[in-house]
Amino acid sequence: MREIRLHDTRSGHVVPLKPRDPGRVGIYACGPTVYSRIHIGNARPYVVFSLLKRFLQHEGLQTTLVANVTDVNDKIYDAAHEQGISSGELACRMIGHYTADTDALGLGRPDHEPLASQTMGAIVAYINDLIDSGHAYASGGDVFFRVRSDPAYGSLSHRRIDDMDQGEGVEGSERKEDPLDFALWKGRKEGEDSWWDPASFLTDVPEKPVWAPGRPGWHIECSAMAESLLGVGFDIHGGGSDLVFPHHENEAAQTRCARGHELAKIWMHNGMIQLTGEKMAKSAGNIAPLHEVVERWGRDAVVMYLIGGHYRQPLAFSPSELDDAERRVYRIRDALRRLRAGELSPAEMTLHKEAFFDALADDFNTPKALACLFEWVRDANRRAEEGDEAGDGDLREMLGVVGLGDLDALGADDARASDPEAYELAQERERARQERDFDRADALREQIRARGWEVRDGPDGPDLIALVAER
RNA sequence: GGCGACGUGGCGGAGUGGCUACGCAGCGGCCUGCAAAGCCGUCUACACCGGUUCGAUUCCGGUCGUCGCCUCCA
Repeated sequence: MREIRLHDTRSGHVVPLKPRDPGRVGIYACGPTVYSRIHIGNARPYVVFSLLKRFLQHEGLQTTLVANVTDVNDKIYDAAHEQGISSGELACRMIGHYTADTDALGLGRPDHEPLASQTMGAIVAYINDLIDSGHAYASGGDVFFRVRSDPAYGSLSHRRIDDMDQGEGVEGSERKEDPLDFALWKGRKEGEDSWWDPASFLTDVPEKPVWAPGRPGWHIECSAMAESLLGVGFDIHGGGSDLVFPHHENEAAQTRCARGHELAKIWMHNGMIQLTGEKMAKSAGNIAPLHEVVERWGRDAVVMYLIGGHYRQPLAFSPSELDDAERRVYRIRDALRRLRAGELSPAEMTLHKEAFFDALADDFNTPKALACLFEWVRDANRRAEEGDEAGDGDLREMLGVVGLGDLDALGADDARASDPEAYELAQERERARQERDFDRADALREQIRARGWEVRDGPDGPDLIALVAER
């Protein structure tokens, strides 16, 4: 079996994946905060970790993927207030969109998709544990984490406490012992329409909690959701690189202090999608909504686009990049029609496939793997040219792991059935060709093209291939 | 200002101390009635300046530039 190596943000190195439980891997990937529809940037971690799971399973590791949904958060209160609806309703609506938008990627669902609002008991208990162990304190109805009580604080994001901005002027700062402390719990404020009472969850605690009804902070939600489903010390914790600090730093600190263990062994972070050189962010208003991108280019092109760059690097976004991805998909589908479906590939071509999986094992290098896949394709095309059609087994195996296993061979949807008129025109054109009436044949080809089909004359007569949509 | 990352050919994007990444686009050729697709070839690539080295795009130092984070943005 291959040694699988992944980049770990904490150590700063590519390290071997050594599962906590032999043969089993647990992944927790931070999902979206549901206050609006997600954009292509939000789709990146979803795709990266879904595909990583596929690869690990291909390598014989039983893999559990948890992708949470943050449905209790300041941004949701704000956005709901603006829209004049309740925060619960907004979150519910956006969860529906999120599910539909990611379903459209055709990669299946994560194994678990916990909601903060449904993990409240674990969250409250967690906070209580942190108070009991002296790492947190209640103040004015809020609860804060005592950052300086964790000697390892900053070790994930490689920051020294004393270098940090002191958070002056931030809401709640007058209730903090130290400006660095962050909220584990926020007492309900005027206008907030959903809240929870900690006392209702701490029924076995003798005294009433000294903190007020309200809602949890973002970081503790994730610590609690991750631990409830994967336990502490699970294998991979992932998310966007913009979450390294403070979100993941704080998650790590909470778990370390409450449990005496690291939350995760490897911290993986994906780079940002960039629009015109800048990070795509809702706050910047430079968004490409996922559902629009998928609708325009199709999920195949979107997945191809995302695996075209290494997950850790920033990736440029523009319509022409998606067009480019669409052409790559087209090349593969074109190759597929020259292959024998469902048959094993020649042994001499296996080295490309091995290189493909080796690239994935080396810090999930999808662009390098893709290069290997295209070398396989060229090799196969070369053979087809010599009349030696290869089996598609290797190619299907590679495609399956990167979420493109369902690609159809080009021309598979027979024009004869889907567009009989185009088929008729093609027959007519072939007769004209036989009569060497090439002007007429060319005119007919234009007519067929106008119907969305490309005519390819081969040794066995013409084929009709659906055109890539013109833009 | 602090921390981190990065600057590769028209575009995207891997990688390496000396050997074609790969894809898209362009150009030439083979094939074709002409095309398309495919195949073959091709296109002044490694920000700049020093250093280490037989040799650096790859290592080290500096300069310039870009990006991310710095309390809740994937």
